[in-house]
Amino acid sequence: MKSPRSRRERPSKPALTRAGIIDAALVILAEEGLGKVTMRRIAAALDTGPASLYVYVRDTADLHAQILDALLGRVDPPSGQGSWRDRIHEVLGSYAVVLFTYPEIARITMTTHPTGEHYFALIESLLELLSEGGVRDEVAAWGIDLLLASVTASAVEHGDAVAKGENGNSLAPLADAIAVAPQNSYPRIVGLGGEMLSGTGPERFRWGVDVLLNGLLHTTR
Amino acid sequence: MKSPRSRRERPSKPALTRAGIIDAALVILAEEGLGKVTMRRIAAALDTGPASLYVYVRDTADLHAQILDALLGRVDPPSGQGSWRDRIHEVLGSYAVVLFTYPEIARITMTTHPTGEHYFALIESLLELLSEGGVRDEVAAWGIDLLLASVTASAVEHGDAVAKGENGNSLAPLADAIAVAPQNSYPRIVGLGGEMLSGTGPERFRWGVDVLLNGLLHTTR
DNA sequence: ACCTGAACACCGTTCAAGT
DNA sequence: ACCTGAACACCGTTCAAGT
Repeated sequence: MKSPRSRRERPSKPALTRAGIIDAALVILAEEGLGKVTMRRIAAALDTGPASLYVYVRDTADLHAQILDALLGRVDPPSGQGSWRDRIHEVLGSYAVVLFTYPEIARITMTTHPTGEHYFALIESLLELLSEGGVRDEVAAWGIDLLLASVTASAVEHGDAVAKGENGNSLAPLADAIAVAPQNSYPRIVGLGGEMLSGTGPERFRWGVDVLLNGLLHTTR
Repeated sequence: MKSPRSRRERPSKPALTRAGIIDAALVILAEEGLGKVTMRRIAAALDTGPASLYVYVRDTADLHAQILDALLGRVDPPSGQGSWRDRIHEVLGSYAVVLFTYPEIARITMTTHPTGEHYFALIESLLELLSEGGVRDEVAAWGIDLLLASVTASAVEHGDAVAKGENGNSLAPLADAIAVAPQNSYPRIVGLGGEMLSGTGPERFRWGVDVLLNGLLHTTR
């Protein structure tokens, strides 16, 4: 039953490398959430002390940036099928899947501007597709930011619920508040309450992308 | 030189109330940033121990929500002058000032859906103005989210620089990365690099609102 | 009901010392 | 250069005891 491969029983200590650290971090992230992804926790998983990590990671912000970069590698490139708009939905959808799965990472994305290779590839694809769709260059240059921020915001807001299979209950506190809102002070909120809370996260996300694309097609600089 | 008003030398211990706690938190926030707004730090400012705060505050998330609510009280109502579009810019601009001043709070806004009175007033105004502008009700109901998320994202991304009077240098890391980006892999990014980094935070924010408004006028549900 | 001191179970980061 | 133990300076939160 024992592996005959090596004289060493088994390497209980995986080699301490940048990649190993990020791998360990990703496991903890997936299993216990970002709150548990601490230097001490990662070090413990790697059977060492927290000080050892500082050879490969400058500080917590750097750790987060590296985790983000690793996750961005899971975004699919566009397939080349369908209209430019379909392909934008495809690319942003793939980006959204990553962020919806790790909403806590989406939050980091807002602060830590990712600058890795995969992020560049994503932007390049989008610029290409917008140009194909007839969006002027200067408009696309600023529009990208809007598009990506919208995906991120959507993931931060609705991601938790989707990740937990909660069909969008993250809006529950808002729903409660709307139900309680005094009718005479906020007639429109009360009247549109149902509409405001309707739709699933992904549904609204997709619609939001269309609004943005239509806006870009109808706005100059 | 000494105040003759009261027998008590001076009330070195301000009364321990919910309002007092939030006030103390806001002072620390303004002077030292959100990172220093901790239970222990607030308690120290109020001359007591951290445990005492838990009568008024459930936990850190609740503390943040209460700080957010207090800041939302500083958003101006619309003046009633100008076109519906001008007034939307006015209301969102006022909201943006608060968030740009406290970008760390803007980050909280993404997670903690505010449900206070001032937030409702803001939404009610926006629904009214959109309706006046001819945006259909169901479109407005979902559009509000897009509009507010856009302001928040803008504040999170560009707020730090504006707050510190740094004329938009928060994009510096991206600029460096673009300069280093290999030309043959990312021709569009290199070509549009200057455009992508142009404009100040508020400029781009205002433009983004216009894109969104135009998109809402050209999208159905 | 409100307030407190003390404790529990954690953090990030640094640094001198080892290999 | 890499790795480590130990320490420093913090955290949030709970709880029994006081008023």
